Amino acid sequence: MSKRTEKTIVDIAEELKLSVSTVSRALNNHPNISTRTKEKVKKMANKLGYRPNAMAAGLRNNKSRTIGLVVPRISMFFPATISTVIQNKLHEHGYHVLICQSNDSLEQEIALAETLYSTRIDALAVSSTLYTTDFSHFDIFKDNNIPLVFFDRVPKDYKVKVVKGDDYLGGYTVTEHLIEKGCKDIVHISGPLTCNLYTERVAGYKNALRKHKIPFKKSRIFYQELTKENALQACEKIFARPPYPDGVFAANDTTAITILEYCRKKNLRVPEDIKIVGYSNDPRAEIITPSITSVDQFPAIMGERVAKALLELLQQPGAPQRYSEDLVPIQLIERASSAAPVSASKTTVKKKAK
Amino acid sequence: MSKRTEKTIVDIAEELKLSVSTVSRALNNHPNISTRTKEKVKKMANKLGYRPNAMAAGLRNNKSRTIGLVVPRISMFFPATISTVIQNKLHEHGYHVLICQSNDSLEQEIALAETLYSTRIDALAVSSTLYTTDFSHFDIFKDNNIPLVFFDRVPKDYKVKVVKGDDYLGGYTVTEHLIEKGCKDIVHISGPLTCNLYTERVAGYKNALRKHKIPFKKSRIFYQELTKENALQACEKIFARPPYPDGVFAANDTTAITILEYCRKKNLRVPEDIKIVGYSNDPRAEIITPSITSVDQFPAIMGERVAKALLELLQQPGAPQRYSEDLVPIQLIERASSAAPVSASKTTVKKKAK
DNA sequence: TATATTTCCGCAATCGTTTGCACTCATGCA
DNA sequence: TGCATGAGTGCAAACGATTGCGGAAATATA
Repeated sequence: MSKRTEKTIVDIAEELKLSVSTVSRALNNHPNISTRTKEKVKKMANKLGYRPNAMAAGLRNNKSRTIGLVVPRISMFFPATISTVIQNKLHEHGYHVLICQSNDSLEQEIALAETLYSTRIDALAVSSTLYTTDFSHFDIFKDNNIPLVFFDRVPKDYKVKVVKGDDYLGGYTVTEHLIEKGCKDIVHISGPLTCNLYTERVAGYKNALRKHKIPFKKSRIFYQELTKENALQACEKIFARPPYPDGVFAANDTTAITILEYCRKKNLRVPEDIKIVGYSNDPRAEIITPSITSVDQFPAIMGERVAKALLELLQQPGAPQRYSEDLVPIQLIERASSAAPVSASKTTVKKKAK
Repeated sequence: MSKRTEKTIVDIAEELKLSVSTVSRALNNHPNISTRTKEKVKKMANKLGYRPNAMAAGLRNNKSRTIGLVVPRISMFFPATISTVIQNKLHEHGYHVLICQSNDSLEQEIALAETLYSTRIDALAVSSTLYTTDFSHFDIFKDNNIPLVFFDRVPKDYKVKVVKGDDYLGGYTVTEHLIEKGCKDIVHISGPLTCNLYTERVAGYKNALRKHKIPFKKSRIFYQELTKENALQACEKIFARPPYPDGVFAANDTTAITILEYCRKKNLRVPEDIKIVGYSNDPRAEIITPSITSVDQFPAIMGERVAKALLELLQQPGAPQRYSEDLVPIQLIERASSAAPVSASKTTVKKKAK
């Protein structure tokens, strides 16, 4: 019974004694249809409560007006913000967005690629798993010339459009910032090197050290998934015995926050005894006391650019997809956790924290 | 040319000298097909790189295996967490999720309902706009017996499944908590009353006051969209002149945080001079100093229940949809911002804040 | 051997739209 | 009056899968 209430263009055609083609064309504002007919058709469509069936149209046109979005998870600040922007932007252009989470599981990511292909999405944007080094499960899209763009966690040597933050510069900037604030022994908590963006931050970290003639020590760098638990474990090692580092560059803010709290508990003063810098400028970084210096990656801008890239590719079907890199700028947001050592520190910090 | 690489079941059938029906059935594990044939078909499907076309199947079956999700925005902690859970859970059952944002605009919500219907989603979950009081734009779904469940921001008197937090209890609990901690003049910053959940929290607030014989004052309650800007404006009014309140019940944590920071700037001590409680248990509430007492609404549980409700409805097609309310419990998370006034307050607070 | 039963498979219609092509009218012009 | 023109419309074939029904082959039963 719910079946029979679904009106189709056939119903409209019968009601109006017109052919379905005319109705279809009228609804799509085809130029060959007279204004009078168009009006009649649209009025009747309204009257009957007609709703187009996107699947039927999609089948015929071989396009779904839906684009896929694969992110590790949408509950994290950074991907969530990007997803928001992408979704809103594409919606403005009449596209739906299927947001999917890989939960940082390569297996899930592969399955997702497969099923998203089945829905015949018109384009795909993905920020990959931490552990994706082989991207061949996305080949189907490339081979069939379906627009594909990667962002944030992007592949190397894979012929696609890429939108990413300037991670090398980020790593360099943070490290140099800590050095300029007086740090001489800087720990870096990095994500796993399977993810290129961490490789680049590490490169930035190392180069900044080198430039300032600070020796790089293997024992001062950690590669791990950037969870709270892992951060705590790293802390246990770092602070097992002196000498303690005087600076920490954490590759995300969750890690930075965890370390800050750990230091607090250990009665290490931040920033007097040890300075901490995070990454991504999570809202929590600004709020905690002392507030944490972090790197803004401008997720909104990144989202805009991803959406723009997708739309451009959608407008030139058949255009060969090749590697091209769109670098989104970063900006160091200086806060209390890495402030210079002043005597009247306590109040100064408070003020800056504001 | 990308067209011609798209293999269909027809290709498989030709290759194997079988009929398309057999191929279709084989791929769908129909019992009437011999195991041998099924294996042959699947092998060939693999060999040809066949990928099912979900749109074609959907058109024929009149189902898309896609469910719609409409939330105000996915970048906010609470809806983001719920969306994550719903998406993951439904994906386990082979459903895609179209996540859409209304951006708290009724107009966008209405448009969304329309276009989501066009894609023939199999079910719809929505957390409505702050300003949605008329829900008739969702009638199409009800009329066509498409599973519809609301969560968090839910309608009243609209015959659908509803999953919501216990907002009355939340409002009551927070207020009573503040009273028990010694507050006698409690401000409540509420969301707009067009949204039922705020109405209920207000009711809880009022009833707690009444029970404890504290007079309710109209001047002590604010109805506004719960943004940072609005919170600041409210502060300006509240602290324009004494007497200052000794307790604030903010209906979200963004507001609570803003007020806390405002008080800090005004040199009002929290919790000694004024106690603050937020709502939703945003991650920031735990991290700020002093940490903010808040109400956990268990978004993960809510997400689970929404997903469960959707799946149940999907499994009994044609079942009449009627109002039914699933109340997710809430829990007050006591933190430093509302701690009892102790003499050695400073250290106590720190400890609790941990 | 003849008949009844399974088992397995094919035919063809169907889902709702879109679109190339052909066709019918008016109308304009010579 | 005859003919080209062009605007407006209709026919029918797709798009790729599913499925009720009927039938052939293989097997069991008498």
